[in-house]
Amino acid sequence: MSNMNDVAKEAGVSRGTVSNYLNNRPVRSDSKASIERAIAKLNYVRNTAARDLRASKSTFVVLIIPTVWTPFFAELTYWIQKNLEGQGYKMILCISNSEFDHEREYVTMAEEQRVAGIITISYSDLTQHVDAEMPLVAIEKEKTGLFPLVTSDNYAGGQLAAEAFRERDVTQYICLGFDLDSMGAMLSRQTGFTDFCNEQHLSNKVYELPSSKQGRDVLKRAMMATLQEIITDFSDQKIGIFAISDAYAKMALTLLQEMKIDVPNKVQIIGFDGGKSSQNALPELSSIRQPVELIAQTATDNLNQQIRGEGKRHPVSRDILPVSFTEGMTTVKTK
Amino acid sequence: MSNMNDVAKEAGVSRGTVSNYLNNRPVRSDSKASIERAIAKLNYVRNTAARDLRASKSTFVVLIIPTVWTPFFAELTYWIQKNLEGQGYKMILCISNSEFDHEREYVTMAEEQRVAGIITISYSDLTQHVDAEMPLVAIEKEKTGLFPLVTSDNYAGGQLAAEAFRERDVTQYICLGFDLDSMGAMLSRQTGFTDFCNEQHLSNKVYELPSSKQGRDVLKRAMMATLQEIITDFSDQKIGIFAISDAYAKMALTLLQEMKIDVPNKVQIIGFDGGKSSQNALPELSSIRQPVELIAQTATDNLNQQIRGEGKRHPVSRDILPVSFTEGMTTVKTK
DNA sequence: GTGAAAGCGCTAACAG
DNA sequence: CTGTTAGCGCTTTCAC
Repeated sequence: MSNMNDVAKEAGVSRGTVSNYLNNRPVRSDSKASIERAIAKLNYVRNTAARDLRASKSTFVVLIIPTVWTPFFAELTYWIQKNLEGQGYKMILCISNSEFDHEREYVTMAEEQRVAGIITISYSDLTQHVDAEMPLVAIEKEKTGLFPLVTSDNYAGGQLAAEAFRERDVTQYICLGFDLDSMGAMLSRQTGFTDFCNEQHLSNKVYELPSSKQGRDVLKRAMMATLQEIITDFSDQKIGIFAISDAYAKMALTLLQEMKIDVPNKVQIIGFDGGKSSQNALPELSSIRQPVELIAQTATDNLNQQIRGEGKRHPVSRDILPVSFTEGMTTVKTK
Repeated sequence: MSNMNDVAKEAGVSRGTVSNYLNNRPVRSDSKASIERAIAKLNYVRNTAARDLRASKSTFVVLIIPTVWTPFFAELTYWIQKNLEGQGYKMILCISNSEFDHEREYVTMAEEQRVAGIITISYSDLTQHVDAEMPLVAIEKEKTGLFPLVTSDNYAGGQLAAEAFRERDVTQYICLGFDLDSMGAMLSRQTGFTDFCNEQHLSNKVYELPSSKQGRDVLKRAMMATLQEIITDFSDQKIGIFAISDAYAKMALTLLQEMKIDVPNKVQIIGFDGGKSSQNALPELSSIRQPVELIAQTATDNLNQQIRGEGKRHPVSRDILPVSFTEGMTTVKTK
């Protein structure tokens, strides 16, 4: 593979001139012509790795994400990639499975590679292990306070769900879910929901389910038992189930349909997570939708500013983005 | 950020010795000790970008994929990432939306970055624009014959679906779908299905739907109309619908349920695509499952061999991987 | 074993 | 405008 020296020689000019040409700096038109000829002849393509080394900069950003299999993370990955690309970065995708050791290895890799920055979605205190000089933004959780955080307003989302149920004449409020992986966020959702219920004196109850890590069958069985309990205990009520994630919501819906329960007239369901891909799948769940695109944009913008040296630290930013309620087929229409 | 010179100076040895130490080459134990002290003191981390430039190699692989939002692509992305990581590569994720210009830009980027190799899932003839020296493997489609191809056996998948229906006493065979994006693969599925039916003298009919690019509502309406037509035309038959993708299958299922059609007793459905995440979502579709993990592994192994210079070109390999039928809730159980 | 020197491919500073 | 030079941070001979 030919390099700048070959081009310079072939064109009969010096390497510096070729460099100038490639970087759109003024070059006499005859040298320009011969350089172009040489490039075409030799099939030259510039080596950006060398360029970046020389400039001591990098155009890589590392994204560390638990998984890419769920709608929310898939969509988030998509938008982050698109934004970074728009800003001139290339994205190195690192899938952690939420394993701490794995996450740490990725951080090491990022530092060894001298990447421009890191975006993490980690539920452990990963950021403690990151050099303070490294531009980084955390999504969903960041406890150390050392790095900027972007998250959606999980608490408000819980409230919103409860409020939506109240407008739909629900008499028994249920919160369903639990997930160790992202405890903080999940807990906020739950608290938002129950706080609203309690403030408004609405009868509510929380049911915890096993972590999805224990396998689908365990979860499914537990969910089934829970639903049956709910149905019999509150047989004379209009039930509203707020599931802590769309995955739970969808599973609950399917099981209720198998049980021949009338959704949404007897039981209404609201999920949490969103992202268009879960929306696309029929039947459409009513759900609290996170502003995925906005999360991605906020995160990438912030990161870009850090890289550019425009600070954005001190005080470290905490962006809490608004969620919204999207009406699907699992809640009744309000007049 | 400190470099090897700083470490050498601090440790009172030469740069070469530090390099030897870092690469596990024999070093006298007292220099070793002082180097370690220096590294710790200066917080030194090696710069792999510089290392790779010097060695004229790269540890990056580019993955160009249409999207990451569907179960199949999400799972594929996951496994490719994991395999590449296991082989010591970092993966640059490029999401093309199946846009040709976009794909080409990614290829240029890859060549400028001097990446070790490229994995593409492209439905245009992208590979014509790739330097023949660049290690590359195509997934699903590669027409030029210049680069290795890994794909699942779409034709056999169609046959398999028809065969499954026959075992389940279906009397009217329907093939549902159409997608410009991945025409080749989709067509093979359809042909496999209809060929089997025709060979076995089974009454069959193909319905084409608008591309999903035209939006969900258009598709949904068309699907609804088609299903109604099918139901009335074949009201006295046991119908088997083979949908060309799980997305179509799921949509068909939902609509049929809305229409109060008995699935699977009146109408049975088999989808195509697979990947555990679509399996995870209840209700479970009966489906032709692609060996996603195997596709990923075959592709990454092949790429790795190319990079290592073990050829694997001439003749260029064509790996056609076996699909399988997975029983879900949308077909009747056989005795 | 270790130091000195050359060089991966490029950019930037500076004379001319 | 262009050639020369130095050097990004590392590895790799090759003497000693």
